[in-house]
Amino acid sequence: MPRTERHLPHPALGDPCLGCAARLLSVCGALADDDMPALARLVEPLHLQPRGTVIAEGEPADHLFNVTAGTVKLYKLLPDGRRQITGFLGPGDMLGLAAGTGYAYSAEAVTEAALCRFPRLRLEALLDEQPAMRRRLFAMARDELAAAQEQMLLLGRKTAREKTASFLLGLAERAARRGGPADAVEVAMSRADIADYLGLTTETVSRTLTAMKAAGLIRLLAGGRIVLADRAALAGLAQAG
Amino acid sequence: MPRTERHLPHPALGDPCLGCAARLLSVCGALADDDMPALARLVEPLHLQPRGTVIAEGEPADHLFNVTAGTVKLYKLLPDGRRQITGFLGPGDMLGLAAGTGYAYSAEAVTEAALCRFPRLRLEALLDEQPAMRRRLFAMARDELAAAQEQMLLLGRKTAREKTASFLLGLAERAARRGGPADAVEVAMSRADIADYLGLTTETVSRTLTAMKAAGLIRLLAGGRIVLADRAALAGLAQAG
DNA sequence: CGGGAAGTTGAAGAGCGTCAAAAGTAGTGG
DNA sequence: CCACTACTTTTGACGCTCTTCAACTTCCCG
Repeated sequence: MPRTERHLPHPALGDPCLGCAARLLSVCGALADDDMPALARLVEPLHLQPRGTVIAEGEPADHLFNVTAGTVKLYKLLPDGRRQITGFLGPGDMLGLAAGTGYAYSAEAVTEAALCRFPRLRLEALLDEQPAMRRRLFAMARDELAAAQEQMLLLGRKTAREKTASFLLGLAERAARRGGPADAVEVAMSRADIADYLGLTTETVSRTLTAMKAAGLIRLLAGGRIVLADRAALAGLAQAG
Repeated sequence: MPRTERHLPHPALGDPCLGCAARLLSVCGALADDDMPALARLVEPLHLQPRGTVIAEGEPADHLFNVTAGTVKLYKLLPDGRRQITGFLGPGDMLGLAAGTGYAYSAEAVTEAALCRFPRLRLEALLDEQPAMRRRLFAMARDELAAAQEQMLLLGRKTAREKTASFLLGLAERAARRGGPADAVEVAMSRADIADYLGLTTETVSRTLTAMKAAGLIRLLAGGRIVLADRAALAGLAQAG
């Protein structure tokens, strides 16, 4: 972990939410400045090291979380240990939505990460007073659902190369939406995480990336950075071969 | 199509929603009887034959739909025609939720089906007056999201046998929730639909079912009915080999 | 500089897909 | 009522993609 990331931005005492870097990306952006104190009273900041656990599948779903910094992965396990990562979350993303009695998945920090924790019941009460916030939360669930359906298409019907190309383009798109560079993506997760996200093995991910590098589509840099050298070709790969 | 199913229950003139068979299963159940007329004014009934199109991916998402009878499938396509079915809907299920600019998926009737169509904007207005309805809609989206994640686990990490066993058990569970028999499921969809739902081919689905039949786990009846002869064994298969 | 994890590369094999054909089922019209 | 046709499902043989198992290399972090 680089020394410069030691202190991540997360709610501080006093006026936690107003200065939150992730505020506008998240549900919190639906509230006016005047209403922020009501939100701030509910919030409990959480700071996790890599591999730190946020929630475990099946636990009582008493809280909702909002990622403010870093990357978090959501995953489900089979009894024999096979794992499917259902999503990677970044600043502004919510987790804990999909829940009946207990959480539908486990969540764990990929990088050092900061989150805000909301007691579900108290947040529900706030949502009843703040329709805009409920609408925003609903819209986020809607987007997550659309992303899940896209991922089902990937898992069920795409080849390893298509999956990998889609993954890289998805990473780049997310980074761009958060204001980062568009053609050099930061790959924070391990090959094993990528494999479990794409329904492949680490070996296949590695081989596929190597082949793409050999074909001049990407460049693999140190520190897990990947340059998308030929976006058009990758986009072609992502959908048809 | 059997003669007895010629006339499916769907909203008639006068008091369409009050007598709707799917009402309590759906968002509409969140409204009191007195508020039903407000809902009924928005509603437009839709009656589809098998293979009839409800929506097409990318179309402007102007409407929300509620299935009242029959089975509807949701799917996404790749340019070369590969298809992933993301879900099968029955009475009470909503569709048209996942939408940015346009619909995120296409939807088509599997059996003869009846739906209610709501203009999105006018329904949104009603939701603002009826918080209970918005909560219900949100809960439905939440459940759909949990189901999507379960399906990602299936698509990414389960074998053909596990997928097929999970599918049969899922069908039985749905049927039971709607009050049907628990161990003889009505399989309304074709092998091709099942394959596109499980990320397999029709041949593999057929072979797997045949093998299960040979192993005494299921019995294949006429008219697409399947008897789950050994539920415990199927449940074992569904999660671990 | 050293130890351990993460990543890459190689060889062999399995599971599922592809292609092809037969068997079963349903709808149509004489 | 039954033959004809078209589609769906099943069954078979073969091949390919991806997994599995294993060894080697690189990258961190102490």
